[in-house]
Amino acid sequence: MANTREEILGAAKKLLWSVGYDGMSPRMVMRDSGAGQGSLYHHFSGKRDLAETALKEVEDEMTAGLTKMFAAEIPPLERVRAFLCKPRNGIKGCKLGRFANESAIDDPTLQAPVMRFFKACEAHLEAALDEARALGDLPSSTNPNALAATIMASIQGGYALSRIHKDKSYMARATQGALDLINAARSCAAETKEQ
Amino acid sequence: MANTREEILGAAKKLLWSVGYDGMSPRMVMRDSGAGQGSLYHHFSGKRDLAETALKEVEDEMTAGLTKMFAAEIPPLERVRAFLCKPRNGIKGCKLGRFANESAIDDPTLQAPVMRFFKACEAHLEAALDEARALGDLPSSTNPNALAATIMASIQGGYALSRIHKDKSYMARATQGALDLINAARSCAAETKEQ
DNA sequence: GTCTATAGGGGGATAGAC
DNA sequence: GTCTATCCCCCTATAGAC
Repeated sequence: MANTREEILGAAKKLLWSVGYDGMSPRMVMRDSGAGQGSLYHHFSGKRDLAETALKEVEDEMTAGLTKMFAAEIPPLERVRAFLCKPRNGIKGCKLGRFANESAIDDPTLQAPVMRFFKACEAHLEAALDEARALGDLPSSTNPNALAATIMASIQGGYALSRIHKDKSYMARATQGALDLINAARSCAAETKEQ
Repeated sequence: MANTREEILGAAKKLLWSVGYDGMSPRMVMRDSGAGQGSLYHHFSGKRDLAETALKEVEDEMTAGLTKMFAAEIPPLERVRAFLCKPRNGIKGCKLGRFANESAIDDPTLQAPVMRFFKACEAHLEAALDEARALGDLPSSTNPNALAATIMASIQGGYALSRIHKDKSYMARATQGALDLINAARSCAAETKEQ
């Protein structure tokens, strides 16, 4: 089959999400994809190469979603809100964030796609926050760099807490609490603007 | 030696922190503790039992620190600030939070100590935030439950981001951004109080 | 309490046939 | 491209001597 390679990659992506890099074995990939050992090692040089290719695809898929969400036409604070409140399954965990505590993060080749995606998110957030501040939608004392990190952390922490407690509501509360604070800051800035 | 058991536990605690449950093997524990296989399996029924005992000790150590930090004499918002800004090595990661994406979190016995510690943190935070709101140090619209989740998430997310980027400044920025927002909310509440 | 020997199973990969 | 056979090593124990 010409699409054997894709079957293998698809299985690898699912496994990387559910059990991670250390937890994924070539055997599991063969079982889930239906491909044999010969095919796997024909299309990829090994587990590492397979994971690298899979992670790059995941990075591309997730980055594609970002560009739409942070379109310049949308008001800056609305972009931040949309990102923060995007539906996320806290219990399944983050497809890329889950590698934070795996051996893969110490391998520059596997770390790169993960790092790039997070950097891209932060850059979008920081730019939007900076714009919002310039428009007077946030207090002039706002630090867009730190706030972008806090927003990213609220989401990643939301995943962690949801998984630890096996309770998806943690993700909703963590992001809602962050949004509440941002809205409070916005109200404050609005009052100052009126004066 | 009478303290062989303690040596084994000490090595296990370090390994659980650095490589996690799945990454830790009885062999590594033997190597790092200097104990032999006979000793390990004499004192513990196996890897799982060893990890359970070690995790309970870590839970106790970390919970002990909490009680001092959240003493009732300290002003509520100051307790929150102290918890948020406590020095943390983002790159080493959280001793308990690192299990969010490991198989151990699906084992109720190993999950329990992790979950208990996080519940304890949240309870302390939520109580402090509730007090602060009652004192007028936070806007009456504040939701202590969601905000407590956001604070916990900022810290856990700070660990994740620091590890992903191999840059400890992420932890500092994530927690600083959260503190900034809380301080902004406090200022807002203070103005309302004056009027 | 601690030691060494042994064991079944999986991980990750290579070799060579088809 | 795909298959099967084979390899070495580590994982997690268990057994029984000392």
